[in-house]
Amino acid sequence: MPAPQAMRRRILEAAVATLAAEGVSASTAAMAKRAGIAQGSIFHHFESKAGLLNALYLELAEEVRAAVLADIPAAGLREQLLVVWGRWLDWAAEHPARRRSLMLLSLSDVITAESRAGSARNQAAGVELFQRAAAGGPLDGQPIAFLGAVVEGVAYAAMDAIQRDPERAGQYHAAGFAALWNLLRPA
Amino acid sequence: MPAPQAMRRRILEAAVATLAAEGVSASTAAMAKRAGIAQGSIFHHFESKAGLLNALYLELAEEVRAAVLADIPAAGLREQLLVVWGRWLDWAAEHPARRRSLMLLSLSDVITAESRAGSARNQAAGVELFQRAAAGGPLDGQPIAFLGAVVEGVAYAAMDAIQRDPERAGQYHAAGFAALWNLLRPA
Amino acid sequence: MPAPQAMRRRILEAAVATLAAEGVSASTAAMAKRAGIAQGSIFHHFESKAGLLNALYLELAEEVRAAVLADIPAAGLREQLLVVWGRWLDWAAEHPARRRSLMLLSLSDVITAESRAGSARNQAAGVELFQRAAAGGPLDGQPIAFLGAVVEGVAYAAMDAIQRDPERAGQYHAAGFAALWNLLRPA
Amino acid sequence: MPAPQAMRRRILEAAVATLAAEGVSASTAAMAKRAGIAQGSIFHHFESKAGLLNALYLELAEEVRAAVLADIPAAGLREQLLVVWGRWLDWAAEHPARRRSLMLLSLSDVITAESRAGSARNQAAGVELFQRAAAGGPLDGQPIAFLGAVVEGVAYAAMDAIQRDPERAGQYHAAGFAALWNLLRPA
DNA sequence: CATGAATGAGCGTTCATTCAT
DNA sequence: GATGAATGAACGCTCATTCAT
Repeated sequence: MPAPQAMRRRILEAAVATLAAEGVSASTAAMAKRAGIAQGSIFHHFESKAGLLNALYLELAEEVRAAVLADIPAAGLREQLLVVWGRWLDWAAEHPARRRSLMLLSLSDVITAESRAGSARNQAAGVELFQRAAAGGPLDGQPIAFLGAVVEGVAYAAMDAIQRDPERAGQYHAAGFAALWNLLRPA
Repeated sequence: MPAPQAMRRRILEAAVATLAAEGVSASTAAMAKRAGIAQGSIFHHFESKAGLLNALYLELAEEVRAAVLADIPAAGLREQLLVVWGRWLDWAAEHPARRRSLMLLSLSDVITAESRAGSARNQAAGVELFQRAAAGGPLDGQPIAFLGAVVEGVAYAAMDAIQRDPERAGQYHAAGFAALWNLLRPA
Repeated sequence: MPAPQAMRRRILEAAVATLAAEGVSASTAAMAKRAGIAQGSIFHHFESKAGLLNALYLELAEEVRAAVLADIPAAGLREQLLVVWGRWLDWAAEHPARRRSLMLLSLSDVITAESRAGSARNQAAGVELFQRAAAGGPLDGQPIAFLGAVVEGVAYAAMDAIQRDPERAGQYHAAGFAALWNLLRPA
Repeated sequence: MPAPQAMRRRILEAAVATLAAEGVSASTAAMAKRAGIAQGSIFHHFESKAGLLNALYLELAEEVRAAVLADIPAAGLREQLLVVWGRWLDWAAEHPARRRSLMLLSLSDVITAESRAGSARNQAAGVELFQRAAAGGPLDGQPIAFLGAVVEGVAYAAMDAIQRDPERAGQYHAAGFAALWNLLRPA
């Protein structure tokens, strides 16, 4: 019973690496090879390629949530957001292949509406923090999906900048957060 | 040769529709079918699928630029940005398939570095406007690529919101712009 | 009326060059391009690709015959054969593309039995010379086709050697002829 | 994996038959059909069509060598050559499709220089026999490639004659050998 | 006649999935 | 379970040939 889960993990890790390297069109054979198993064995653990990719999408989304939202210290709202911001950028910087896979998957049409909804539910707690920060600002009262997308847009811009130019990571981290805070707060 | 350009256009339009409907992995056969021509005929007008997609990418990028940046009225910076913002969201709302295609293409690795550079050059005038608006704000002095990505992130969030919920288009338009202006300006 | 023949010639010359460069699978489009005409124009001068290749085969075969067998001086048999041998090797050395095309065509199955028969008839006079030389030797009385093939085999070996190593052309010329003469004569 | 080699063999046999029947441009689909397998299955056993054809070329070349050069009896040079000559003609007569395939392949440009070199190395022992027989004759001291080509040319002429007119096989066999021996020996 | 765009069958190759071992 | 050979539909692309201009 421990083995099946371990095999599943190995396949998912291999899938991350393969996706990051070759895009969503990476073959299941390439994933199997990277996992060190036979081509056909993947299908003992996942119903289909689509099933595997959806499972991976959910795992990665949950991983981000855990990395970013676990044990947020009791503190002022700005300090809490700063913690979240920092963890988010750090996760992206430390796991570029995972970030790339997650992004490729979220843009691919193999990810079902159900998977997307699950992922969104997952991140609700995080968005809610930003929602509180938006009180009185221009996005006060806007739907969560909109607010979340705005925040995500700014965060992805910072992640891309850091990945492109890691030596100025601190500068992008600080400027990005200042911009985001500005964006949320009343003028 | 009554209209070699007309056939090219028909293929590109069919490609937009097919990409929007089926993703980047849409087959050239599907595009040909939608264009009402034989499969092989595509290759009289484009060297390869990659060539077709790059041409489409450049056309769409130029189309956005023309729609958004043409004849910006002499006015205060805020009014100019508001014009740009409005035209951008309008283009997206009016051409959802084109927007989706452009996004899918820009995330795909068939688009060459050269195409991307051409597109970036194209949009330089627009980004420069935002750069001027950022003076004194948290993104003052940041690289153009970072600033552009932040602005794009906010704009895409607004476009998605409007597409999801067109009845509140005005609200997303106004709140998005206020947030963007806040983000750029000094606290 | 002069023009049609000129165009035909141009196409055949282009076909030779294209065949030599790209093999029998060379496209008619490539030949048309090399001839400086439109793809479709080839089919105003030749019924089909197969028709073109058969015509080329016959032209080349006739060209060899003319180059090798025209005006053979009255002389002893050995001297006559030496003239033929020399002209044959010279033609091959001077027209490698034509030789290669002729060989490719003769091995291809687009050349009909009729074309082959025509070419064989053409060369009968030449083979007859060798037949006379074979009198009393081991091939005396053998069918013309067999005798011709043997002679051809020796000649092609010499041509290949000269093409591979042109500096020793004289040596291959002389040794090849001596071997051929030995082969034909009584022990 | 009951017999991975068996499938490989079946494909190679089907390739021989298909090549002999349709020429080098025979499709892999036709080979698969003749082998009774799916089109795609060929590519589990061979990397590509070119890989398959090169493998076939090497197998056939080795097969000829084994059939012709194995266990040559200790005897006078003439008797040894006669054994080789006989085995060579017999192999060709018994395996016309294999001979035709080998010839088509050797003239095709899908066969790599490496394959050709391997095949040449393979046959060195045979050519060396003819080289010894050439001592004192017109081809004494000529490069192996030239000598080999001459011998091959005479042999192929005999094979063709036998194939065309099997009833006189003995006559072509004897006359061909006499001619070859004459060719090699001093006048 | 010349043109070259259009055709559509066919090519070599890939790949998710199945299944006998 | 694990294996990997087998499948066959699909893919991007080529090409001889046709035909409206």
